[in-house]
Order: sequence, then C-alpha cells, then structure tokens
Amino acid sequence: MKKQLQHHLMQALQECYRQGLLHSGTFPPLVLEEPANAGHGDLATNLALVLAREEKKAPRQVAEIVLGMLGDAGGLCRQVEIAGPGFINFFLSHRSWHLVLDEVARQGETYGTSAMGAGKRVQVEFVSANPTGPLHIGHGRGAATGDAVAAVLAAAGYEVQREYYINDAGNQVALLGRSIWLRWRELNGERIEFPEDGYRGDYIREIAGALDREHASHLAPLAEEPAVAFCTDFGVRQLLGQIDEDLQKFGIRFDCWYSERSLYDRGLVEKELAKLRQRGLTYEKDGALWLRTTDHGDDKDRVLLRADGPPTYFASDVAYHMEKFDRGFDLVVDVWGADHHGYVPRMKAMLAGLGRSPDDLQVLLIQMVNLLRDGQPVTMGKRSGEFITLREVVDEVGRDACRFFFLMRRSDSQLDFDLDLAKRQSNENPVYYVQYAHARICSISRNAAELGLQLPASGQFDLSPLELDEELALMKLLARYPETVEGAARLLEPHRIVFYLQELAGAFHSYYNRHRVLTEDARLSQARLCLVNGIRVVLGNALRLLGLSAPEQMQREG
RNA sequence: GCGCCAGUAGCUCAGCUGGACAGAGCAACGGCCUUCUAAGCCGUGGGUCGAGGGUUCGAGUCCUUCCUGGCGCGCCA
Repeated sequence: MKKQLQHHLMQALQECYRQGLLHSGTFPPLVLEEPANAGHGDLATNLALVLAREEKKAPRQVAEIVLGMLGDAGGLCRQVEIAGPGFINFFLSHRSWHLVLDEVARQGETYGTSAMGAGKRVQVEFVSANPTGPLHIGHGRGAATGDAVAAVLAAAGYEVQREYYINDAGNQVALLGRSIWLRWRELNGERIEFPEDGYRGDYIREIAGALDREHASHLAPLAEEPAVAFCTDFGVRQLLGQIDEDLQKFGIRFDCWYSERSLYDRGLVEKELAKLRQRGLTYEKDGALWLRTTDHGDDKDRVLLRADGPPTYFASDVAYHMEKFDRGFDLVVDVWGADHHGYVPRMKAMLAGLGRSPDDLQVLLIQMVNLLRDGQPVTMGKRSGEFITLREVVDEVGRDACRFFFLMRRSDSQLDFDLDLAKRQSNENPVYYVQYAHARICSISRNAAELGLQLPASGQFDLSPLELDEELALMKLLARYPETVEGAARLLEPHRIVFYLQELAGAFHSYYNRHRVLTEDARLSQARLCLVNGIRVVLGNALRLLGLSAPEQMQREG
C-alpha cells in the first residue's frame, strides 16, 4: 500500500520537474509514515518540508504544487490534505485497505517475505559455545536471537546459512580433557588433587563415567599426554552431542558445525596469515607477529603469533573470518556475548585492512539474562560450576515461552526473565496472549464451518461490509507486516516482530470482544471471516518466523 | 585512565536510519462471562525522555560536556 502511494508520489514529483514547477530534479528519499494521530490520515509525508529549502518556497506552497499533480493517486486516496507546517496527509480509501486482505489470502504463508536480499548470501554464526559444558541460559538467548535473525533474513530474500563455530582447539578444551582424565583416575581409585581452574561441574564426572564404560581398556595404558588428548576428544564429542540435543529441543538446527581445529589441520591459519603478511598488514616486534589493526580504528595492534611461536586465539579467529568471506558470503553476522564487545573493532579493522567494507561483518551483542523467581534474582555462580542450563529452563517454562521471552527485548539490552510469568497461563503472559489470538481465530473458523460458512476464494471477497474503524485499523496492521519483517532484517532486530505480534494480537482481541464475526448477516459474516483469516495467517507467519508454534487451540495444562 | 553500551511512567522496556500533543506490558484501582474459548475485553490514574549547552522549521532520536550504572581494555580462549 505504502509502496504504491510512494510510486505515485515519485511520478508526480518527476512530472512537476518536467513541467518546470519544481527546480530540482533530484529528490530526497521519500519518507511515508503512519502518523501517530489518526486525525492526520493513514499515511503522511514530510517531503514538502524537506524540499522547501532547495525550492526556496514555503513548504505549504511546495505541497500544493505536488498535490496538484498527484490527484487522488489513481483512486488510492479518498482525501489528501496539507497540514501543520507542510505535512501532506493521505486518507486512503476503504477499497485500498481491502486489497490488503486479498493479498494476504493470495500469498498465504509467503505473505511477509520479500526480495530485499535477493541474490545475497548471508552467514549467521551463533551460539558457538565452547564445548566444555552444557549450554546455559545466556547461550539460549543467543540461540533464539541468532535463529530468529537468520529466519528474518531468509524471509527478506537472503540466502542464509546458520553456523556453529566449535572452539575445539586451545587451552579450554585441553583443560576439559585434563579435568575428565583426572575424574576418570579418581573413579579408578586414585586420589588426585583437582586443579583450581579445572572444570568442576558434575557433568565432568558423568563424562568420565561414560568414558570408563566405553573406553577403559584403551585409556588405561596410555601415557598422560595421549590420555588427556583422548579425553579431550571424547569430552568434546559428548558435550557437542548434548549441545546439539539441547538446541534441537529448542527448535534450532545448524547448517554447518565448523571446527576450529580443522582450520589448523587444513593449514588455513597459516594460509590466511600468509595473505595478511603479503599485503603488508603485519610486522614483527619483540619476537611476535602483529596485525596493524590501528590503521583502521583499533586502540592497539594485535598479536597474531606469540613470541614463543604459537598463534593466538585472535589469529585463528582472523583466519576463520577470512575463510568465511572466502566462502563467498556477502554478509557475515556474528552473535556474541556482550562481554566480547571489545573484539569488534579489531575484527572490523582486519576486514578494512583487506579492503573489504567493515559493514560486511555485523556483530550482534547479546546482553545478560537475569533469571527471576518470585521476583528475586536466581544467582548463578560459574565458578562453582553451578549455573542454570538452557535445558532446565526449557523444561520448566516450555520452548515457546522461552524463545518468546528471549526475543522480547532488543538484544543489546539486559533481559529480566521472570520464570513465574513465563509459566503463567493468563493474559499477563505475552506468549499465550499472542498464541491465544491465533487459536481463537481457528476456533471461529471451525464454528463458521459448522454453520456452513465458507471462506470465499481469494479475489472473490466482498469486503465492502468492512468499514468499522477497528476493521480498517486491523487491515492497516496487516499491511504493515511486510515492512516490519524488512525492517527487522535490515536492522537485524527480531524483537520488532515480537512487538508487532503483541500489537496485532491486542488489536484482534479487542475487536473480538466488541464485535461478533459470525452474525445473522451472512454477507457481513463472510467479510469478517476474511478479515480474521487474514489476521490468522499473519499471526501464524510471524510466530513461525520466530520459531514459535501457532496453536489451533489452546490446551490448558494441569 | 581509555573505549563500548545503556539511563524514557512505581517496575520491565518499545519508540521504525529527526517529524506533528511521548507509547506498551506489568503493578494499582473500578467494571464485563444466558452471545464465535474470560489463556479475553473495557475504563482510571501515572513521565521536566539522567543534567546542561548546541545543530535544525522540528530533537527521546544528531553533536558536545558532565553525572550514574553495566561491560571491556593479555604474546588467555
């Protein structure tokens, strides 16, 4: 709807220019928005105010000229007015809103998708938790966000790959292996002193137990070094298996699990470092190899190869990201914990050094999750090895509530996760609120079917009975859905979909309580059925986009 | 000390790449189930948008200074 009006406006502007009514042939991007105040029409533009300076005319005068050319925009508008300092307000005809319902019905599950990112490949890398323990609640937020961002991008026409980067090289997993090995020896009657920095969680003992059952005879004769290596491999495999299981239970699947170790095994770290050297982006100092990240805004240059030889974590991360772009992605999105924000400048500097736009890498920072129970924070001590796992929360509040809550806020602001609220089955719980709206409409459809009322085929709707303000407002909301998805994709902000869902559900519930869909008047009933069906389709599309279910009926538990 | 992010109603937060009188949910209070699911709806009260200055026809939104909170500043990963 907005796009059609935009199109008409642009033509009017160009025609004004051609006829010499306007001096400038280049126009600023047309901004059309929905005024907060209904008295200001359905859509409004500030273009006259923006053009006024260049044209050296009063804004209202510019508006008059443009409007003279626009007319009623091919029947879209029932009224156009100039208001305030020079805003142009458009009042759209009912018919133009009715067209939205046609479109929703015609497009069905694809309503809301667009070709915005057509032909572009994006990779979204998320979770990427070290395989040294189970996923905790913070990983869950990253998982929900990354998955939703990927989905939103896909809906906007991008070709999307979901990737999990496995940190299976380096000290952390080595420490995991050592921890398992020590617990295994303990299991076999040895008295050992467990290191201060070892992994202390009970799950280490469980893994040691599994190791003992399956590989005791293999492990027993090994010397320390190969034994620890064996434990590392075994532990990583076990934990990755659990992580994958947890994620699947959470409704998330990755297209690619990418191993850090494989970077080394394939010589990619060396290869990519050689490229950096070749381009003169590195230098040696104090026996170490440095990357000149300060050339592109970083605070200090960063070490790639330590003086004693081995590459830093940064080196493998650089190689990893270079390799991502080697794979041909136009855009790479990383989802990180907010505590890693300090690493963003150096990664972008690396890209800039290679002559790529730093914007080709977008890093989403995920802020902390504070779990609340009975209004009190649930304390988590990572040191003691005791933390709330994602699995526990999903088991307690359910997958939908969990995902919804994670997506309710923009990712870079802290999130209070109220466990009691997430479980509550009432209108206070926004998850059920939205899902209930969907289920309610399904229920209406079932009743309609029993009454013998059928939804007419798309294009054959008689929607003229829909003329209540609330009905028009609902259609406007439906019209806004595709823009909402595009905005969420452009800004990588899936929470916009959540807010949209709440708004649409709210508008529907309110309408439902005030007006009956199924009435004595068959023509009216049928039109309203078309309306609520459109709402159902959009609610369903948006819910599924976020990885949430769209229930056809609500089932009370307990 | 430097850097990043935040500071909007009692609480938790939106505010769409500056726009027309600042929004939602929760909490509080008062109503609504002979009618398509009350997991719902309606109504009421509540804010100097952290503070000062600046840019603009127009600032919660941009610039600057200060205050407060969180996080980060390894040849760790």
